[in-house]
Amino acid sequence: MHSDNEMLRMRREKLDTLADMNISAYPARSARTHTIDNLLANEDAYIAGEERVIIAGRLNSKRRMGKAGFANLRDAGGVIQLFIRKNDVGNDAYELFKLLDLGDFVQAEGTCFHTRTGEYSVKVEKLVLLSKSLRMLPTVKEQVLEDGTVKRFDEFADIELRYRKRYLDLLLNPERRRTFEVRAQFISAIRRFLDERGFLEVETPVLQSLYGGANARPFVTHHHTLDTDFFLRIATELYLKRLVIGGIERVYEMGKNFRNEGMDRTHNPEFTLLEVYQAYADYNDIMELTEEMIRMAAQAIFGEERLTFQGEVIELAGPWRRASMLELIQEHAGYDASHFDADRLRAFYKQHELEPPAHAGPGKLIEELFAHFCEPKLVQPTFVTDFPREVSPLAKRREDDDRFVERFELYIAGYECANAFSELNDPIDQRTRLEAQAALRDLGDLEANVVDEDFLEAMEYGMPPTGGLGIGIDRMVMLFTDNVSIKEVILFPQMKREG
RNA sequence: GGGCCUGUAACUCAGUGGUAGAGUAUCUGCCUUUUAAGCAGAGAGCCGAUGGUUCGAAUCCAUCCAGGCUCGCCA
Repeated sequence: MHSDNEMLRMRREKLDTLADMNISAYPARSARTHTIDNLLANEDAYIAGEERVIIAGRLNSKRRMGKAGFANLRDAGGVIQLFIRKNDVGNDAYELFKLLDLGDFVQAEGTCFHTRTGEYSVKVEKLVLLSKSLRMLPTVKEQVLEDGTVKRFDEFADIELRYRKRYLDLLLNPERRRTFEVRAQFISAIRRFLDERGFLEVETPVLQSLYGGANARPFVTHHHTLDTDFFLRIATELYLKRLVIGGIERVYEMGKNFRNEGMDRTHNPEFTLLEVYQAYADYNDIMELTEEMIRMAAQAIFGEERLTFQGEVIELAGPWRRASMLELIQEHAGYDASHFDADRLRAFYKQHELEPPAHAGPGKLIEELFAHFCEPKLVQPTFVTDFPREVSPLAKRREDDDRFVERFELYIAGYECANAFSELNDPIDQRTRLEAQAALRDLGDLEANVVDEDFLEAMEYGMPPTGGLGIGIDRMVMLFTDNVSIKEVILFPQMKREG
């Protein structure tokens, strides 16, 4: 009887056996002197020096033959083989070795040597149990092929299990850790870049009594003492602008935002967003900042200004292309939308058998055309400029043509990576635009902005001309790690409750 | 939300109406330089869930749950 429950029972019985042998299954201390990557990196020295080493880690595989055996031990830095002979370790330790299961943490003391077949190993003289594993790890065997690549058998590959039990994913697919290392490196490169340029990192409220700064439905939660509902922020924008008004000329926040929308390959309900504001800058300055920042991150992580995504080489060396939305629609749809006539735009939709969005004016219709015809084509980094004012309630209008605003989005590999504008700082215009959004809301657009009187009041005190930027960190990490699913770059992505 | 696909042992998967299978893992025995160790044997499953059709269902039908791809929605 070796069902799942029986497995657990058998391992619990081993705990009793260990107790009878006076062996603690969960000792408080270990005495590691060397990490495995250290041993691997200095093979010749350890073999020649016959130095005693104490390593610790998780038992990865075990091959026992009568009165001797081999096992693989893994710690954070690598795997090394242990060789254990009854003659060397004594009867009790060898009995312990026989009781060990895959997944147990052990400490091994001994010297390094080469086996008969030439494998670099530790000849164990002392073996200590550090922590007993009660649950059987999935079986993954590896074979190192002649060309050095590792062939894996019965890989732990079930996507759902990998996300729900990420610890097993990291343990059984150790190369997965690289994704999260790159994520950390990317974030720290961005911080370094902004800090060096005098930007102040701040933290603003996650719980807000009004939400704004983006078009999205919020999560709602309840504060019991105040008996009030709060919204989880959908953007940090309105608070960061208050700080610019308060005299912090360069400010940024990198943090979780929450949007109550659909989940798919590129959307997780909670995601990490960077927002940056720079007083006395406009969207052209922000384009330069963005370009330098991303290029610098690539340099820090890859040592070169390019990356490969889904087989496409993305060239990050500048300057990146800048093209207006209308220009790109002309280029990819062969259509001149500069007339801004909603009826003619709808006719073009019909001609291409596309459904125009509800409640849409010409600006929205143009933006949707862009999304449909152009976004997937923008593989190399491209700043898309001159968005219709109608779809940009927080951006400053262009002085030469007020149908447009001073705004850009950055596209790389068909993904929207950044959104930025010369921020609106005219409080009267801002009120008009927020009220227009509120009107859309009354028409049933649940993602339209609400009017934030406190924010408007702050702006009435005066806000300098300011350039602002938002970057979806998760999507950038997808690019940098060659992943097409946001779930691969978030350690614990949102999943439905198991039914 | 629509379409397509998937769900069988701890892992990876066969099995399309007639007694639930394989390899690995596990357990027992042998084996003191193995390496996807080997040899011999054993155990292990509510076939995602619930209903239905049938003498009989992992298999056919319906509904539901979970996941993937895709379309729509979505800064």
